[in-house]
Amino acid sequence: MDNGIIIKVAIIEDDKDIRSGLEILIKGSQGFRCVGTFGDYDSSVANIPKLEPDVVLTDINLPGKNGIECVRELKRHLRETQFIMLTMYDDNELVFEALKKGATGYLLKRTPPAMLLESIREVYNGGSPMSMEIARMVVTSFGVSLNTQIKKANLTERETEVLEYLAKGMRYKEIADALFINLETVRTHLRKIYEKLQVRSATEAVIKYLKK
Amino acid sequence: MDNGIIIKVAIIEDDKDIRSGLEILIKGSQGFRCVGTFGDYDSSVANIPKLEPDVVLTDINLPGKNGIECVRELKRHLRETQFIMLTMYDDNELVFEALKKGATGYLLKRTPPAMLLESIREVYNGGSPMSMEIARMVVTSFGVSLNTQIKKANLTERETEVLEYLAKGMRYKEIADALFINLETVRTHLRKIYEKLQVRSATEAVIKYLKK
DNA sequence: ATAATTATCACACATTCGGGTGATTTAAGA
DNA sequence: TCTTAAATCACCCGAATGTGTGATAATTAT
Repeated sequence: MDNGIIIKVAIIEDDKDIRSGLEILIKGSQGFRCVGTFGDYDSSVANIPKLEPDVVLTDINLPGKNGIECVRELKRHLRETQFIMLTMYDDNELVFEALKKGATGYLLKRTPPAMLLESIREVYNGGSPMSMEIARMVVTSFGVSLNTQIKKANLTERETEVLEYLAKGMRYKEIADALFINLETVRTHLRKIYEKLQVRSATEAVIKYLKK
Repeated sequence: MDNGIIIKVAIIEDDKDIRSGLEILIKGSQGFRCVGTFGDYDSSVANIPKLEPDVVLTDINLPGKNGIECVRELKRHLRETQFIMLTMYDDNELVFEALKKGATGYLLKRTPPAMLLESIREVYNGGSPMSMEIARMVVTSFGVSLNTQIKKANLTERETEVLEYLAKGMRYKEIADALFINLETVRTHLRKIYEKLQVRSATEAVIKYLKK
């Protein structure tokens, strides 16, 4: 298992005890390096981008902003980084929320240390570790949530319309003319669309759209 | 792990070799009993309900009706039974289809025997085992990697390469870094590409590319 | 009735993109 | 050998795009 690769891990967790517990676990384990620990939203978004971790473990309940917002913000700077959400309960809403924002792993806090480490490796290697209960939840509510939440990404009617035009290869100005609205309005819509789709360019958005 | 519980497993798999391989694996493992093996849709739906297996392993590609229909039919008689789909590839469409029809597990055939057994226990205990690749797919929803090589136009090898990266949503700078060449070179290639494809933007080029 | 969402537009700023023109090196063809 | 194609890099410039912040009216939800 030790092939020389060291996975850089950052931790976001407001509970001091749990945080240092995780830190000790990571630091004491072969193949991992803890590049930083943080207790709130602000310090996380301020420092983590510089650290360029491979994997970020983040509590879902942070004081003020929650961990989900944290993921969304960090995702924008760290395109390659994978995120594992840690939560006390298998709360339905939060799970989907987090998955939408770009978290790829989702574990309950009572996950045993060994499995946690395994999960970090897994997410690093392209997997999506989930606690048994979480996985079941995702799978069972598939028929419902795939269509409502993830697949359509919550785009409003107008936003969908704009995206459709974009996917025809039209420029912002052309879309504005086609819809008889101002260029600024188109830009505002696109801003929301990119946010919802977790992308940062027209190209990326169209790619996601075409692979519906 | 051996707590006296024996999990009854049924197998649906058209390939004779794989089928007997699975049968031998189940029969030779503590805590499992193979209650029947079948090679097609008809014999499965005719016999499996009587056997009342706890878990059914089923190939997704069966002659005639596919494994998904099989699951749907059996589900109607076996409300408590869990289904694990086996597939050769992590085909996007089939995965979603199967999960919607009621399969709770989804594994690639190259899953190691030990993990397969573990997955059967997991699904029996309320989990949803998924191969790493499958889980990631479900979570990201459409992060499908189309390895399509649609060399349509008279693009040179290098140009095609650049276009492929562009179709992954990368920026010019990112492409330059990926190919270890200068940003200006990327721009030069893109200029030629747009000219050959008769388009005026990255978005349009990607649209053409993705639509084979 | 009040809060949240949606659609609309504005201003500002930095970055990226699309195009024009031109140069060098290397490999393959005529 | 001379020619052409391919790949590389450079400089310039204006247009388009991405992102932050903020505002207003209309609609919908709670």
